[in-house]
Amino acid sequence: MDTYDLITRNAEEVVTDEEIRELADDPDGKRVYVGYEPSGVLHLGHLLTANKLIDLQEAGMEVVVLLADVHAYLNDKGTFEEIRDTAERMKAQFIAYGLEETQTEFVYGSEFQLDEEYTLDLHELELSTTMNRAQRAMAELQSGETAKVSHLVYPLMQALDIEYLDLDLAVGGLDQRKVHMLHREEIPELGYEARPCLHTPIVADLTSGEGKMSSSDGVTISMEDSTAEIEEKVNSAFCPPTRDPEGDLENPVLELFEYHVFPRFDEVVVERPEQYGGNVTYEEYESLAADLESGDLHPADAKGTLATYLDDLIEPGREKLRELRS
RNA sequence: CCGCCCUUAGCUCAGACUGGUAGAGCAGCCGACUGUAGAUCGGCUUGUCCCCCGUUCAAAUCGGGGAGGGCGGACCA
Repeated sequence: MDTYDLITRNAEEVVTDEEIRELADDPDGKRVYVGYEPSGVLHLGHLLTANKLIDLQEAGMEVVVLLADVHAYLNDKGTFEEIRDTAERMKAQFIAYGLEETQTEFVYGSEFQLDEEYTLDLHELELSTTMNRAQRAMAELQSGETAKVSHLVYPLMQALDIEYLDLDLAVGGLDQRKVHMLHREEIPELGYEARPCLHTPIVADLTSGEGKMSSSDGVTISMEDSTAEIEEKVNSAFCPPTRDPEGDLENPVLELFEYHVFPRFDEVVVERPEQYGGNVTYEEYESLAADLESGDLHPADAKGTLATYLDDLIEPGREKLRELRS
C-alpha cells in the first residue's frame, strides 16, 4: 500500500486532500496527534482513532497523544489528581493496544496549556470567537445542557493545541470537525499556519445501527469486557444481511470489520460447520462485505468471527487493566 | 440585588387547583418467530416524587425554610 493510501485509508474526510498529499510525499518525522479526554477504560471509539495513529506511525510519522487533563477539568471530570490517575491508566492501555511506547509522545495538556504565551493566545481567540460558534464546536457538550464558560473555552484550547504541539496533522473523529474547522479559520488570525486535518468515521451504535452521532450512552465494547461479554454484545448487534440497510441505518457489524478488524489483521478466518459451507478466509474487507450481501456469509457466522477478532484486539488491554487493578 | 418558572422511572413528561403514599410514552429486560440482530407479536421490571421542618388520621399534592437548574429585570459604571 502506498503512503498516501495508508494515511487516508478508512478516513471519512481529509482537509484538504492537497495538503495530505504533500504530507504523504515526505512523511518522515512529521508530527501528528489525537487529543483524548482521559478515560479510565478505552472503548472502540478510542481505538478507531488509535488505529489511524498506528497507520501513521507505520508511515513514518511521529505520533503525539495528548492526554487532555485540563480539558477534562474544564468538562467537570474531577480533580487534577483524579484526572492524572485515569490518564495514566489510559496511556497504559494505548501502549498495550499497540501504540509503540518508544515512538509515541504522551503529553499532558497541563504541561503547556497554562503557560503565559498560550494563555494570551487563548484570550485572543476568545476575543474573536462568538459564544454561538464556540458552543457548536464543543462536541463534548451534552445536548440540552446549558454551556458553562468552561465548555466554551474548551474547543478554543483544542484549536490552539494544534499549534502549540507543533503538529503537521490533526486527527480526530468526525465529531471533531467543527473544532478543526475553527482551528483552520481562526489560527491564521493569530499569525500561525492552519494545519491539515483527518477525520475518522463515527461508527454506528451496535444495537440500533444508528450512526453519525457519537452517542456516549450506546452499547460499546471496551477494554474491560470479558470474552463472554464481547460475544454477547456482538451477538445482540443489529445486523441485517446487507451492507446498506434501509434508511439512515448502518450495519455496525460490517463497520467493525472494516474499521477495527481488517486494519489490524492480514486475514480473517470465518470458522463455520460444513453444514453452512465450511471455513472461509478473507484477506480484505470488500470480499467479506460482498459475501454478506450475497448471502454467502450468514450474519450469525460474521458475528462469531467478529467477536473472536475483537477479543484478540482487546486482550492485551484487558490484561493491562487487570494488572493495574491488582 | 430583585422577580418569575422548573425539579416525579434511564429519558420526555402527566398527576398538585379539589390531600387517600404514583402513571403514560419511549428506553430496557424476558419469551415466540427467524440459523444473527432488527421488525412483529406476548409478557415484565423500574422510583429517596430534590432536601428539611410543619399542618393532618393521611402530604408528590397544603404552609414555611433550603438546595440545584433555567429565564428575565435592574445597574450602563
